[in-house]
Amino acid sequence: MQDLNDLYYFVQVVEHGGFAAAARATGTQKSRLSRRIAMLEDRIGVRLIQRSPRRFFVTDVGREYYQRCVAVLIEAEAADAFIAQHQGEPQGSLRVSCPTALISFQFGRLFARFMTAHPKISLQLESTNRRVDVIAEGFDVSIRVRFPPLERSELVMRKLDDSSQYLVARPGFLKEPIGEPAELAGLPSLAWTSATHSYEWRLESADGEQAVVRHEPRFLTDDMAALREAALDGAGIVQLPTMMIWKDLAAGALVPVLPQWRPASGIVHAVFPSRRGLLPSVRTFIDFLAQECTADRLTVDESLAWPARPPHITTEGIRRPGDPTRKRKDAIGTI
Amino acid sequence: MQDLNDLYYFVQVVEHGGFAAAARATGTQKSRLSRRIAMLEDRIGVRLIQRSPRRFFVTDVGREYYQRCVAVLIEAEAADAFIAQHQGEPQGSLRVSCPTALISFQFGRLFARFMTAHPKISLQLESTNRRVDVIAEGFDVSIRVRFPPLERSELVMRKLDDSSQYLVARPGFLKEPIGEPAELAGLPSLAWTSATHSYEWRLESADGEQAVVRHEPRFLTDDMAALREAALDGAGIVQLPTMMIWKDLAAGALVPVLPQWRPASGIVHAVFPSRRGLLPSVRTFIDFLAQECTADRLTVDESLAWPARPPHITTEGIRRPGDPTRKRKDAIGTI
DNA sequence: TTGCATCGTTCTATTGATAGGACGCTGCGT
DNA sequence: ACGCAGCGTCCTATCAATAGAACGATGCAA
Repeated sequence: MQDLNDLYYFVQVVEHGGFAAAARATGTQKSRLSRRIAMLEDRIGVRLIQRSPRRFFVTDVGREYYQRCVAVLIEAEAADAFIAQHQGEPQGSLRVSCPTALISFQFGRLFARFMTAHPKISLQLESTNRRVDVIAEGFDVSIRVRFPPLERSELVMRKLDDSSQYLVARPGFLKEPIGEPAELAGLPSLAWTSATHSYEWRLESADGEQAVVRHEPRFLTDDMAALREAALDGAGIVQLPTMMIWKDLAAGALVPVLPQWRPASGIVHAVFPSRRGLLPSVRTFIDFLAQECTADRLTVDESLAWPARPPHITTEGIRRPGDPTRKRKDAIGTI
Repeated sequence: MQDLNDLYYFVQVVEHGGFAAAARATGTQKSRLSRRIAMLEDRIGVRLIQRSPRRFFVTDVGREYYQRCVAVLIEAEAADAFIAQHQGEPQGSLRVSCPTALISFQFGRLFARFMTAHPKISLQLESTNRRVDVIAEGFDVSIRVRFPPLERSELVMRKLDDSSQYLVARPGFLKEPIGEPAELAGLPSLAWTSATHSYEWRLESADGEQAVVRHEPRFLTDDMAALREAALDGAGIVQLPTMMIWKDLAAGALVPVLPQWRPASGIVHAVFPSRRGLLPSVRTFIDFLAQECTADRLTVDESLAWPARPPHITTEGIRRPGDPTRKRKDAIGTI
């Protein structure tokens, strides 16, 4: 059988008016183009292109053959377009896990919008704060928040959002404003239950300085809404995600403690078993979440009149050797 | 870029209902088909065929994709058909050289028939006995007769005919029949002017014996028709091509001298600059000549009631090391 | 129930295509 | 007239695809 790819090469060479230009345009070696066109001409027994160094023109036969080869490529593109369109209208059922708090203040609305936008997809959502076993438990996607450095994983990961954070309390809770992290010591605090039972705030200043403050929370829970309620009632100082409390901040119901220092951000990401043969519904879901998170972040940033995080402080600032973020970027770069 | 050949493989597998059947039908290894379809599915992210040993069915997406791939192949076949049609009706002008004698007794009629069969082709024929420089003088084809071993050439060669020969004289010229080559010595002879000015008959017997007889022609010319006329007039013994004198032999106007011995045959061949990018008109012309020569030879063989040459005596019998016939055969094997 | 023929997939030694550089040629600018 | 940049082609070490065999799975006949 003939090599259909030769038709593609031929079209590229003709359209670019030469082997060198076609090679540059397509990222293909010109020796390959030269050889493949020569082989095509040998096989069909016709000179398609008259050429020598510096001279290049397509024969009459070559011109007509080119038109037919273009028709081949148009049909091939139509086949690709069909696949792309097919993938563009995904359907089926998705099993997703998501931390409870993220559902309530950020992703719940996104899931609802997704289902409105994609009537043919069903969603089975497990609201959980535990680290699910994606493969063994049969999840298509698991949404997680982790603070860098992220641990290695066999799963593929797609970053959805930065989880910028605020250290806040009710107005008036502090008898006097404080200006240094060290002044936080001994103040009442509230926190998310930690498996390690050790609690600290990791803070960064606007000019890149970092500080770590240990504290002993007077209120521990794995219910983030309860933490927010307690803070609103003046029970203490707590670190909470921007997305959860941006309206409270805008309304003045909560105020930042140590405004010149910010807690390190987490990374909200989706993990799934494999990129290969990813169902269109899963792909669409993840793309949708990434897109909506970006849009929501812009809304919040405009409302708070400053970036969700100081621009010069990024997750890269705390990257360590063996940091899986580089691998992750490689892994999802082609999605 | 994607591999367009995968579309072909996919269509073949679908149309044959399996990899093994498609492999048999197309002469392609099933491992290749298996791998290429798997790669295609990976690349487009869609399962096209659900299969396991003994179970095979095309998915809905696969069925629709198949339709589009068929469209691609239809266009590719249309491109091929265009080329074939283009080649099927050759046109243009041919410049050909041919020895004068060959024109008169063999090829003149063939050229006329060719032009009748191909109204769109013009022929520019140079009747010449000199060895033309095909490339420098701009010939498309040069027709030649040479006796083995043929010398090497940069030109591509296509054998057209064996030029079997007869050693003949007018009936009654010989007072007594002769039976051995040695008896030819001293008899009057006629010959084609040789550049080397040395004349010999190289003869072969029915049982493969070979003999060389030197002679001093009393008539030398480069006009083969004149040689024939002189022989018909009883001027002497001459070696002439079968095609030239087969009617004289059939009519008894000329008789073979030494019927048990035959001169070695020459090879009528066409030479042309290159096989690559051979114009359809040139290809058609050469094919036509080869075909007509074969047909004419059969006619002559039947008329003379014996083969133009004894079947066991061939040019291979006098092949020498470095003989270009082997290379020539390799060179033209794919035309 | 079992054995067997044939399926699709995988593996690896072999084969063929390719990348990248070298080369000769050509047209253009000086 | 000459030098040079860039062309298309060719060469070869390297890389990737393939042929062919082996393997496990499956359906059917005995």
